[in-house]
Amino acid sequence: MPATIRDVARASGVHISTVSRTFSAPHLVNPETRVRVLACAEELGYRPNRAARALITGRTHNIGLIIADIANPFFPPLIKAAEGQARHRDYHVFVADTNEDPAAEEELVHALAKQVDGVLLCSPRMSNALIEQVSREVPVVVINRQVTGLPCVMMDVGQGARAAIEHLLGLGHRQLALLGGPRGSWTNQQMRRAAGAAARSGGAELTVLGPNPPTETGGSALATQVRDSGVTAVLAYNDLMAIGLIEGLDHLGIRVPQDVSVVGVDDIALSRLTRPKLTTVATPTAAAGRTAVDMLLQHDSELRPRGGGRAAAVGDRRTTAQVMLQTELVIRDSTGPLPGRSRPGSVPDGPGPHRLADPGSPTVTTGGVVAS
Amino acid sequence: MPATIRDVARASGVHISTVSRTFSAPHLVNPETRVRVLACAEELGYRPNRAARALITGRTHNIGLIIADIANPFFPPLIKAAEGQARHRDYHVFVADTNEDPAAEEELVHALAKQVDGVLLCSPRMSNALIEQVSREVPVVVINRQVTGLPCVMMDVGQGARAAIEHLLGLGHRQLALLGGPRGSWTNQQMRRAAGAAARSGGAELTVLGPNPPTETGGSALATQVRDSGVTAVLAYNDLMAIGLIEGLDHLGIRVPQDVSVVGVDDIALSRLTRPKLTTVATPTAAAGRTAVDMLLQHDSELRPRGGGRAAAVGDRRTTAQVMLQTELVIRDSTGPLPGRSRPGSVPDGPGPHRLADPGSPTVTTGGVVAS
DNA sequence: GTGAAAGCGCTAACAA
DNA sequence: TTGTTAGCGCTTTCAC
Repeated sequence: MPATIRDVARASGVHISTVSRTFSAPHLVNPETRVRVLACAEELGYRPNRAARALITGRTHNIGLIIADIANPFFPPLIKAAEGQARHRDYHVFVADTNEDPAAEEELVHALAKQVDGVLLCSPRMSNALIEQVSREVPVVVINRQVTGLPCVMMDVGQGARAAIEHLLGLGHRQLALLGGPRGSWTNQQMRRAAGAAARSGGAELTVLGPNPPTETGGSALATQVRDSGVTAVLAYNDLMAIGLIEGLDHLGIRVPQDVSVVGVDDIALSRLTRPKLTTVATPTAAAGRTAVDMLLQHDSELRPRGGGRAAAVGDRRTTAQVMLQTELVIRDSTGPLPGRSRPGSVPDGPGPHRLADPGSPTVTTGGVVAS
Repeated sequence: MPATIRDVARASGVHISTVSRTFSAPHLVNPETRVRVLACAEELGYRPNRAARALITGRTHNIGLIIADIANPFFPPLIKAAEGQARHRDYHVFVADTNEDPAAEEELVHALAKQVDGVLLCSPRMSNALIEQVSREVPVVVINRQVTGLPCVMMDVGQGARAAIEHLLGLGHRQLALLGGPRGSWTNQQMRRAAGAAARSGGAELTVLGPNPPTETGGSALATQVRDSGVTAVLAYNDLMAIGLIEGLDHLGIRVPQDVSVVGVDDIALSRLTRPKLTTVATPTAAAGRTAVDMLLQHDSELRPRGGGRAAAVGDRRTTAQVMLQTELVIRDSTGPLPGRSRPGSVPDGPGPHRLADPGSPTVTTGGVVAS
């Protein structure tokens, strides 16, 4: 049903290549011819077939965005930011959800590979080896993970975890727990390492519970374990788990922050809506989305070589940047002093959240050189 | 860099057509040849180029899912369900976000059109005329809207709104408000009509406020208007707005449900986490996603005719089903009796939510015949 | 069971 | 400025 370039050529009495030029290099065609062709195209409802075009140019003007779980409110802001940035550069974003499943992840990335000019791998759960293999098939930017030799956009959750632990230490807590996230999560490793170190140097004990599904349910399921462990403060892998935990504790009659303090990570919109409002490590998700798109499209024209060639391997790129984005601790109402120390009743709704780091996102860039 | 069919043919010493068959019609090729080809393909990391394949077969095995706002928690369950169902049928789903922008919507659907076998238009904001035009270019299933002549999956928010209003009437409320959603929303119309009728026949007054952005902010911005209007109960376009409104009222010192009752729509996960827990009209979003995929893929083999032909126009399909999915009112803690009537202090956490309709989702199907 | 050849819709040299 | 030609990677007749 859809009109092809040939239909338009026939209708406007020119050769198909002229029609082609009208769309892909308008300045090379006589204005009069152009309007005629355009008119016919309009009338026939002709639209260039992007897939066919891609077959030749090697450029689809699409980018793929692979997400572990669309239902996790952490991701939508990142998706939106990536889409906005891509749109500016005349690209479309196709989002695919892997359901936290490494196998689905691999399959989807392969399915997408040929239909996009590059892929953003967001919080990948697959192995580094697999990621490297994939990157040989299609240009990749990794988000929320460090893979040597590949462009990466990371958020400094290590620093965030440290700040959170220090905040809890400052409130007098010495028995701490960390609710781990999913297996294979880089963020998880970073948090664990940093939180462990911070607790140790503060003379506190840190119990690690996990791995767990990074969801509200994952958090609430841990409530009894948290109670039985005797800790007075908890750092959760993300806000969803923190909120779930608070719910779970509530059912057990344990109050937050009076009995137990809870800190999340991500600062999702929801964390401001729950009671108590959640103390959390804010991650610059929108900035991450934008940055990743920029990095992917940086070498725009080099992504694929001109005629006859093949897609450029990532190794062809001369430099591979790795960017670390700052996080910041946002103190709200889910953390309070160690029980039995000072008791001002409840935490005041106060002068608003304190932000320990600069707002905005001053980023630290580490340039690296890749052997070619 | 990626290996092509020719590389594999060369490596395994057969003609490219044999390689092609090995992948698309394995039974037509000698087992021994097959294993040899497969081995070479494996070694070279060959994967058939889906775009090139699509050019011939007319089938991409992708479906597009166009969403008004990925950040709206209403959509993720629908997306997930659609993806799951698609995966069963060996299809991939590409999600695109339009930011509630009709123009972006149109552009995206066209960008997707040629790269997918069909498009799910979810809560479209564009005009019916445009939708019909789009449906001439690519098979379409519309979700959350009724367009005559096109397959549609709807949720009976009219019935839901009626149930909500009747619930409020039963609690003694007579001054009601409806917080309208975005302009161009079909759901919005349905709710307005049904809520208006229900209020009228109950002898109540219904003030309509809107249109508004269907977000938390959109809801909280209406708090003063709600206060000044003197209503005692509110039905919001969706849960997000309801939650925002509750926050906004809270800032004004107005308590829910003691001073004002609030009902949402959608039953997003969040509505169980806020305090008070939200009374809301549950919509069967997952079922909608599954159903839409089924309807799109129903005529699977007819979607595009075999060799030489063009994509089948929607009109070619013999029947166009329109499905209406049931909704149900879930009563939680954000609704209570008219102030100054009975005062049991606060609403009991009670015996859990009451569900007024059957759970599950018995669906009403309306079959229609389309002129061809 | 396999090869040869045509062609999907389009772009990119090269001529004219 | 326009037409001609070749071909992107693949599938699909049709012979053999």
